[in-house]
Amino acid sequence: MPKVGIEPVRKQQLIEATLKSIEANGFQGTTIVTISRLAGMSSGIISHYFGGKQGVIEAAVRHLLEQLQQGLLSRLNSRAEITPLERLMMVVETNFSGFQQSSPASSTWLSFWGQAIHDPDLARLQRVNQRRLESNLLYSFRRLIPDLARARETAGMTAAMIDGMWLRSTLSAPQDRNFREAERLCKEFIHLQVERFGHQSTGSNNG
Amino acid sequence: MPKVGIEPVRKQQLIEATLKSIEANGFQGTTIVTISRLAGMSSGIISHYFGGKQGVIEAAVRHLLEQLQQGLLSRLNSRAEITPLERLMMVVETNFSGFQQSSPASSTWLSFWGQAIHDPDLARLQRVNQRRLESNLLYSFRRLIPDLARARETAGMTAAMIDGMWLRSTLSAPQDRNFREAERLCKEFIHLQVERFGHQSTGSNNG
Amino acid sequence: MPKVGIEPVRKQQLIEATLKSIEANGFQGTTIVTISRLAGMSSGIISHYFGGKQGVIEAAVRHLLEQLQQGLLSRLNSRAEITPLERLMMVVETNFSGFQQSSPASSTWLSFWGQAIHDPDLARLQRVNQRRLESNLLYSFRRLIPDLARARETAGMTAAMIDGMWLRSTLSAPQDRNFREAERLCKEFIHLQVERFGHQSTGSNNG
Amino acid sequence: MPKVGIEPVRKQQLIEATLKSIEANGFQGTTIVTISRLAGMSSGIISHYFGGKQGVIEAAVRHLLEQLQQGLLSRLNSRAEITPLERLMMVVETNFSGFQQSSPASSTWLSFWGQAIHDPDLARLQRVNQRRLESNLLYSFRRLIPDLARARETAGMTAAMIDGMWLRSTLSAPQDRNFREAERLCKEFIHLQVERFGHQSTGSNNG
DNA sequence: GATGAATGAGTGTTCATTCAT
DNA sequence: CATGAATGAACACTCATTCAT
Repeated sequence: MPKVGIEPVRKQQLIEATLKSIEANGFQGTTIVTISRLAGMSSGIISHYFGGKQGVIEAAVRHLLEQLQQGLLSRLNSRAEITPLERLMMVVETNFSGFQQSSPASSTWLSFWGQAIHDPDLARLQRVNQRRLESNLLYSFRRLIPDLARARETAGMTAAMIDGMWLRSTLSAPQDRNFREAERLCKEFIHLQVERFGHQSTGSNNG
Repeated sequence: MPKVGIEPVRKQQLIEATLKSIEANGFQGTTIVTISRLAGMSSGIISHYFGGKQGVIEAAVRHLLEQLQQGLLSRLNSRAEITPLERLMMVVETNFSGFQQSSPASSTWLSFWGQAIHDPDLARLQRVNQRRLESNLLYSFRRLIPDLARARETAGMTAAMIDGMWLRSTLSAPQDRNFREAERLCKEFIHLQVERFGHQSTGSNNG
Repeated sequence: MPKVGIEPVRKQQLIEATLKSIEANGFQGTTIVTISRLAGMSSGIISHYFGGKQGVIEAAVRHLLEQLQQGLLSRLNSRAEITPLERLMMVVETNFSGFQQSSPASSTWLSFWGQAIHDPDLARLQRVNQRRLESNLLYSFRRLIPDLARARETAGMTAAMIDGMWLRSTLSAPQDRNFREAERLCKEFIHLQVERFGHQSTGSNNG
Repeated sequence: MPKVGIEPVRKQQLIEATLKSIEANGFQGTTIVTISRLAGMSSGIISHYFGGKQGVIEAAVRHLLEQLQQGLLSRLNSRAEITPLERLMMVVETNFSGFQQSSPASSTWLSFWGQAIHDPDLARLQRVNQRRLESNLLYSFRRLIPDLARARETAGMTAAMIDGMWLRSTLSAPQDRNFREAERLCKEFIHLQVERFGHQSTGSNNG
């Protein structure tokens, strides 16, 4: 039994090579050869570890989704006490930081989404991700906005604004500056909504 | 002159066949054969008229973008006098109506966007579209919100929310109901912003 | 519409190239490339005309079976009046002549049979061929041997002897001399059976 | 000496696994992995013991041929005194029993034969087997049929009928009933020939 | 000895493009 | 002009073989 425990390492290397290849060559331009070459391995290794091209791609998506979730969890654990508003800020930051840090991910996400439409497995992963964001937002908004229907609406609007900001930033010019501005606007939207519909809201508040 | 002017007709038929094929078979499943068969023509005609597969796809995107613009123009021309707020509603309606009417377009857009990242020609078209939406929104918001910076921010937020709502609706379950709810929330957001930052705004305004 | 009527010609050329390739390289060694190269065409042409490798192989088998049947028919039509015994000789001659004339076929048949075991489509064709031979033999034997059960048995024995002789000749050394000797022994067997069990049989007959 | 003598055991297990795999997956579907997995060993062991896939397959053929020979020997040894006619019956029984008992062998043989045409090593084994059967038959027929040429002819016919019957039974429907009927007809053929050309033959002999 | 992870040449198939008709 | 037959490079995937352990 040679090289015990090397399997997870190589799988991880292949997943990263997959993300790099999609970043560099796009979804259509990503082949088993481009992935394996980036990983410095043979082409057969992908079928060996992931059963096929589809397998490694799904694993890569799952990896991105897990990274996103872990990013939020580590933020939440970084502080002892967190107000609902702080928590909302962290959700926003997580969703944008993921793309600032590992810039490849930015366009990769969009490639995945484009693919998800006609690929049921990817679509399922995508829907899980959507529901998770919305439920994360709603959890905090319910503590800030007494009217449940309004809290729901706001959660939906915020989720849309996060995705829309991210989408427009990615498509127009995926630069760091754009993402930071996008993050700022999302946070501002949340503040505006909480001021307007939150518990102690007295109405006007020129933030 | 028996065949004069037949070229634009055939090109249009091929563009429509391209959209139909992407709707039916997805981006990856769309080939020169699926397009030409849907158009009832030979496969060679695509290279003949559009130079290749890439060409007909770009033409199809251009067609979708023009449809979007024409949709807004015809709405604006339908009424003699239009307030800035009404105009904003029309912009929102236009962006969602395009997808309600011809449902195929919904997922087709996303396919194009996914493709656009690594296709400079598509990306350029996409950026033109983005700027047009934002500038359309800003044109109206400037007439409603005196603070220019605030008007810009609001235009950006609105554009993001439109795209984000559309994106989430398309990915989760492209049903008519979702799109109508998405449209409603976008309009609500605009109302909230105008109430908050508009000319006559005295600050608080409880719905 | 270029080159009208060229399709059947090219299909026939590909079928012959398939038989040549199986003769030369065996069943396992026959690939789309070996076939198309022998036919002087591109590799894609096989999928174009036959849907795939499986398709061209089945077409080749069908071609061999048809050749066999046509061989018998042309022999039967070559004479105005044919006695049942003459007809039996013709059946035997047909089954051996096919392999003398186009020597490649000899080992090709065996390759097909080996393949037929795990390929339902080939197996079906093979069974049709078997039944045809046996029914051809029985048709004549019934006119020569009054006892129906005996006629059936003899038809079965003759079919087995034809196949067995052919099989052993092919495997041992596919030379013309072997096939002619095999043919002679099959004919002799028929004569012996008819002498023994035929209508006017008085018993001994040193043919 | 803990591992001395383990090699022949493992080789035998691999040979049996090879036969099982061919029975289950066909010749084409049999790979080094299917064989080694059935044997509960690693894939590398086959190259280790047999030099490669080709090696284990040849060993499997040799095993089948030896089984056939051993089958006849054990039958011959089961009785003290055996008449030439009894011996012929035993030869027939041996050739069919091998396939009734271990039904897998039936289709496996044909796969081997199909392969043998383009594999010199397999072909040589096959020819040895053929000659052995014919010589076995001739040995007995010479004691029953005084005319040597006639005895030779009859041996050849019998060998062909055995192979032909087996071939047709295997291809049409490898059921036990078919093999028993095939065996019966071969025996009947021998009786007919001996009656007709045997020592005491006075010519006619109505069953 | 024995393993099985890794390789990479080879497979059947797809499909954008070309071009003789 | 328009066709669609033909091409052949590119694809995902298979699998006998190798070799470090």
